[in-house]
Amino acid sequence: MIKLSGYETAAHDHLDVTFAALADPTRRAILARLARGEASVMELAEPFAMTQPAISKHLKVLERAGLVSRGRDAQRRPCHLEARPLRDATEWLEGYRRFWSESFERLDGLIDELKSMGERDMTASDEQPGGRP
Amino acid sequence: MIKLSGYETAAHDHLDVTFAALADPTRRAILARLARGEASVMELAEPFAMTQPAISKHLKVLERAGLVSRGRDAQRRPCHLEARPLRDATEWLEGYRRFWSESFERLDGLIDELKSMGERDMTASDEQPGGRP
DNA sequence: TGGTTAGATAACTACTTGGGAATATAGAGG
DNA sequence: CCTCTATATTCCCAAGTAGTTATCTAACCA
Repeated sequence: MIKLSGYETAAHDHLDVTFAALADPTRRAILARLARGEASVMELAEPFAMTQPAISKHLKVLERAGLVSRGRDAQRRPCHLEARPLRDATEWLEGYRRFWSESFERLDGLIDELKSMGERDMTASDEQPGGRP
Repeated sequence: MIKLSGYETAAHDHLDVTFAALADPTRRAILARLARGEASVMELAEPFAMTQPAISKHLKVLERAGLVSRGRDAQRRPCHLEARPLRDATEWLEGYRRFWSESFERLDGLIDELKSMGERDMTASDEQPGGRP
């Protein structure tokens, strides 16, 4: 039997870098902050007991993962959230939904689930995106 | 201002280890295999150009992340998928759905989205869970 | 008992990562 | 020009990771 070396599908070969970027609490908090709108590096660094270069490094990781893009405003390099990789990651995870949701097969069950999803408490925690912009 | 050291919420403090576990293609492939049912370490190792100890290590990572649990069948230690952390990760990501889904606010849009989700092509790739059990 | 099979553990290497300190660059505004 | 501010880069270190080979343990089987 042929041993697999490249068993990644083209559709998902950036999941590595996406999930790796999401595996750090500082970076998830940065994303949560950016969900409330653009922010400069200084603004992003402010809540953390961490030096600015450390934040810059986290931003580079997020940038490589395509999760943030950056503009230019004089000396500032404002960051903003790019959700596309999050969508891809979510889609990958959705493939496993049936393993925790017994009603997955029933469409009305799905609809109920989605309704409650739409209603669910979005109260901001440091790890969750903030209120609607 | 108080610098945050523990900015993780209790609800999500295992996201670190979950996302880290998902950041490796071998481990995602193992999960996809386990989505089709229990498997022994040997069975899991077979498709990979990798030694058995390497697979054992990946399994330990997945086990620490709570993504697999293991039973005992004579010498075999069958693994099976534990989806709970996947659910938590998905829920965290769903908090960002509005950033890629313009129709997020409209419930009927959500329902449409979910319908197509239920119907969508689940053709097995190495990175996706297999067919319905 | 001994042998075989499944799996875990250990020891090692090469590479990456998250952090800090110090320094460098870039642009704004005297 | 010089200086201040925002950000990036470089160098260093400790720790973690992904893989290897070799060895150990545990359970079955003859």
